[in-house]
Amino acid sequence: MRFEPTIPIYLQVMDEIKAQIVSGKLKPGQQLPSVRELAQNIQVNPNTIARAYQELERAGIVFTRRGQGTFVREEEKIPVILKQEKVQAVLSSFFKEMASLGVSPKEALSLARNFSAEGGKSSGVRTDSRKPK
Amino acid sequence: MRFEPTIPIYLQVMDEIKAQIVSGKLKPGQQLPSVRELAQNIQVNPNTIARAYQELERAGIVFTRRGQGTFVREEEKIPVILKQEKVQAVLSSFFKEMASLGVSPKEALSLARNFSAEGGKSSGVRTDSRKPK
DNA sequence: CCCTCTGTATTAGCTAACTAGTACAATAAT
DNA sequence: ATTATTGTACTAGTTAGCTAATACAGAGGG
Repeated sequence: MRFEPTIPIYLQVMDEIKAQIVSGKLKPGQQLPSVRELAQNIQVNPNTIARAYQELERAGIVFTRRGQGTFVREEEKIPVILKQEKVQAVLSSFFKEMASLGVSPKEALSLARNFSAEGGKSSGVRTDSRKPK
Repeated sequence: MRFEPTIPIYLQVMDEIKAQIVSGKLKPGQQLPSVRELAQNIQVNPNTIARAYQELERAGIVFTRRGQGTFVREEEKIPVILKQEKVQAVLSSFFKEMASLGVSPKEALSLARNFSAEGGKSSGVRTDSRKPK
């Protein structure tokens, strides 16, 4: 596992595990590698992995039993939880980017309504549809 | 001016000034209060205001002349078209990302209304949920 | 019990971000 | 030139967040 130096390791670990759950490499009920094992694998302190597992538990994605291990939760709620999380992130960044352009949330909503009503036409202005930032 | 203790002061100052520009309290070409004056008003260090002004300049919202002051940029000099393009890009990418999560435009709008009504607090990325001592 | 697996708590050190104190530098009016 | 205004540079101290080193604690098999 290679790390982006600007992003906290425990967050990257979380993302990796989420990705494995979504892709099916980690199935509901399955045990995650122990904090020490995974820590050894990626050459990092066990506490950093523990932190990632704790946050994942807090997010409702895994559960932990002391002395036994950490496991992916059984419920199919998990995809829902993950989806909601991403949706929230998209919403947050949308309003944040709009705000950075001097557009108030109210205006942003109005623009979004127009945009969606017009089927995404860009009112004559050439649009660069690449993902910003 | 009251400050949210969890948000850097210079960011709150920036937001306040943007709001004043949008509302017309600060007009194009008009001079902003000096760093010392505003610092005195809100009981904060001049450098903190300077930081806010620098970031606003970097964002193309104001310009600064040393020894003279900081001013709101004239409308003609503000890259309005570029701003429009960016707004369109943000809108487009918003709906595209939502679609990739299986969220229809209609649902996206509804979620956005909700999100903005609730203040969008779930954007907190810096989370430390560990128990304090 | 003893050993070894699991997660957890405690503590410390490092770094980046923010803010303040102070001194410097440019502009313009006198 | 002097003076009063403006923004800026430099330095230091505080804080929050991340990671590591180490020791503690629960579960289960010999």
